[in-house]
Amino acid sequence: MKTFSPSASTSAPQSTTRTPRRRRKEARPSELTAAALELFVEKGFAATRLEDVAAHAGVSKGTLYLYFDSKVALFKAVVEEGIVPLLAAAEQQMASYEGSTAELLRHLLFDWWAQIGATRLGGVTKLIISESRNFPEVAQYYHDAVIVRGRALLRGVVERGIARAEFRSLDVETAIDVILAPLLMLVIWRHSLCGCGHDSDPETYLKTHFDLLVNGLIAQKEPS
Amino acid sequence: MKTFSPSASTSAPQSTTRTPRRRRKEARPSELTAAALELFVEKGFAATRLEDVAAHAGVSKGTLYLYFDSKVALFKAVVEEGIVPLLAAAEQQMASYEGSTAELLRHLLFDWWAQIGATRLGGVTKLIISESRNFPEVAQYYHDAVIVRGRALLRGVVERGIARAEFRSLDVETAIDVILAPLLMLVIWRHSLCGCGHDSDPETYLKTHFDLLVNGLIAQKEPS
DNA sequence: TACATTAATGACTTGTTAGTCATTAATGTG
DNA sequence: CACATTAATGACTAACAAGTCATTAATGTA
Repeated sequence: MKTFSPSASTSAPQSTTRTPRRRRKEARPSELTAAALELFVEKGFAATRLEDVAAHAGVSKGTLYLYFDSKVALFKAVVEEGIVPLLAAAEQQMASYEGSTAELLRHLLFDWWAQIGATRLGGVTKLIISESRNFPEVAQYYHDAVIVRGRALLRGVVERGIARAEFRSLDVETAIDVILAPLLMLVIWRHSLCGCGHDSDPETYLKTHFDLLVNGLIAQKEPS
Repeated sequence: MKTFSPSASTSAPQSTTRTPRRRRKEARPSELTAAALELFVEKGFAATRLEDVAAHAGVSKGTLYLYFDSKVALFKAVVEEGIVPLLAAAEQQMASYEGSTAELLRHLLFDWWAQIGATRLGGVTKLIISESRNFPEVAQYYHDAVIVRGRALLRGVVERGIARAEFRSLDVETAIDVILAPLLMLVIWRHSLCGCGHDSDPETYLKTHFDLLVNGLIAQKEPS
């Protein structure tokens, strides 16, 4: 009489769509991580119930635990599957880039927006910002797997710009912060829904910030 | 044998500091909101246990409920006491300001930093960003009491700048977003501790952004 | 078809915390 | 000092969710 959440049925347990239990060992993990991504982004890490994740993937909670040891392990799998490969691809792309550093930076930013910021994955960024303090293990993992690697990528760009005298010499870590801040705010605004503002088009906002950034970075501007 | 958290004592319940129960109707509410502010900022809204808030204020949980109807009511009281008066003061100050609009804006930003951003209250901002989606009632209250009013304040500044031809004509709401974003990121970084970056001095960061901002806002720059 | 294997299930255990309420004891007054 | 008032207490309830495990039933093979 308790421990129930499903939609409607109370009695008559056999008439309605008794799905006849399929065995699909291969497909389960990715179906579960897909469901988890959706719910983690929608509700946050702490507030997502694993029973709901399982239901979303069309299995029971027990099945989820067959494939993932814990909620944290499930989250790690989501990031591993969704974000890490994109980082790897970006590293590849950057290594072989030929054009100007400003163009390279523009590509990185807009690719980030297209592949992460504007997609569900952007919600993961917001989730980490919101909840990392309450889940040290999650924070540690994300820090090592994404933040360190992502900042290294940006560091490479900024250093390339300085080395080629396209950017003036500046504090690299601060530059990274300045580049990142508007991106992070963008996903935060998209996923906060506190109605705190920002109706405007994200791409316009991004472009505005990129232009501001480049004007602040290009050479021949005299130091303060 | 369960439902216990206190420090050490198991038996011998009378020897150790049996505080003899003081009645202080007047002092309780502010002591409780102070404790709540500290814990909400440290752990977040959902993760803060009211029993801990009560213990922090030197009372029992029952006493907390004597003064506040619910966790949400307690949070509202924290904001009402800590943030709303500052907003009111800023509105006063702005109404009677005589100098240039850029100076007015600089004052607003640095006062915000000194009174909110750099204090515990900055953590409330981060808390709202992080948890408003899971607590609609909290979000609604904060939106009406702080966000709308704070944005109106900024809107006044930007419009004043445009009216006096100190700023070029631009989209006011976007300008507000651009002004706010670095402030919000600053408190987010301070309260995220995911080690995501930003070792640098907040005031330097703020000044950098303010200068960038003003260069983007002043007149005589031709439109894109 | 009989059967071994193992994917899938969901009731259950365990732990947590918001919110309640009958009881206790400060405090001021006559 | 006796005693009415009410601030303070903390054990208790109710609800919810992570993680477990004995049971069930798909599926392939002999």
